[in-house]
Amino acid sequence: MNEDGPVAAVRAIHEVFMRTDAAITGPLAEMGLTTATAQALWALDPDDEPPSMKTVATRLHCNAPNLSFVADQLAARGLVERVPDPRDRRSRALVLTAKGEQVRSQVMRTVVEHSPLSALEPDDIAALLSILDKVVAVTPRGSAPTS
Amino acid sequence: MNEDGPVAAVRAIHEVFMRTDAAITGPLAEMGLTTATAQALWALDPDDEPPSMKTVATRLHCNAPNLSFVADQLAARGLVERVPDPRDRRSRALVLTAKGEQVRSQVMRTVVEHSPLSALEPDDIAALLSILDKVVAVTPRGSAPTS
DNA sequence: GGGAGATACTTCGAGACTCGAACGACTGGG
DNA sequence: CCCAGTCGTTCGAGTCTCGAAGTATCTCCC
Repeated sequence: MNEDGPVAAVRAIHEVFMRTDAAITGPLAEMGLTTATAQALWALDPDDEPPSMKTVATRLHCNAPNLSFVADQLAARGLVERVPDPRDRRSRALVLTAKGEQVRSQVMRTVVEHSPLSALEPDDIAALLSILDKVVAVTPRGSAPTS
Repeated sequence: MNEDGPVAAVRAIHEVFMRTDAAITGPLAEMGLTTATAQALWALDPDDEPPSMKTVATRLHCNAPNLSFVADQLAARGLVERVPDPRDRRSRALVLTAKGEQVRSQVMRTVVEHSPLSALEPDDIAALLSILDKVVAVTPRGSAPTS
């Protein structure tokens, strides 16, 4: 290899992400979603406690106004609802609707299907995952859904 | 693991990318660059033949008008020059200036430094790279610089 | 040679995403 | 009660991205 390892690794991650993004833009548009809305939808795990806006914003590495904007679009499509938190009435939890839950799993299916990662063997997927988990473990952020 | 392998892998790639992006936005801004301009700069390998606009657009998975826009900004900062191709006068090659070459290596250094991947051991970097190379090899796109 | 069609790039206008600043609502501690 | 801090929203601006249209040039085939 004629390249610095870390540099190549950063580049490779970037490339895989860009390819995935390019490949899913079309299919997502057919469901009335964009990359931003799909990301937010993905971040809402129906099996977990509905997270507050702030929690989701942290997960998505974006700020509060941005998440408000994205949540508006999801709500307008009937995919999420803002539920006031009785424990803290400043806070609102983002809850998936039935339709939202269904669209979310459709999104995950579509994204995985179009991702170049799906060309890998299960062994490679497992190895990849084990390495990336180390990375994510080091700098914990608003921990994200796992399913 | 309570999660489908490919789903988790796609998510992990996404998470690493988002963290990297969030971490480098500040440092890049200090150099007068944005994510978009830094990506374009990264895609120009000074050791290779200067690529045409179209070639770079393909590398970046964006379209011609977008690259025109980004190239304008790089040119305005004195980092690249548009050099007419004598073989095809429709085409213009993007050539790094001396300053551009210097800023490019500074960008790569900064990005790697701030990437969560830099927390990995060299062995893990190598393993990661070997897996991701398989992915990229399957669906070749405008092949990118390697250094 | 000459014309038709394709290609490379640019410009223009619109849309989507992101952010900082400012605001109202609420909480918790003095 | 008061005050500082937090959560969410709205507003305005900036950036990125794209499709449509236009110009210049190339290629191919008659």
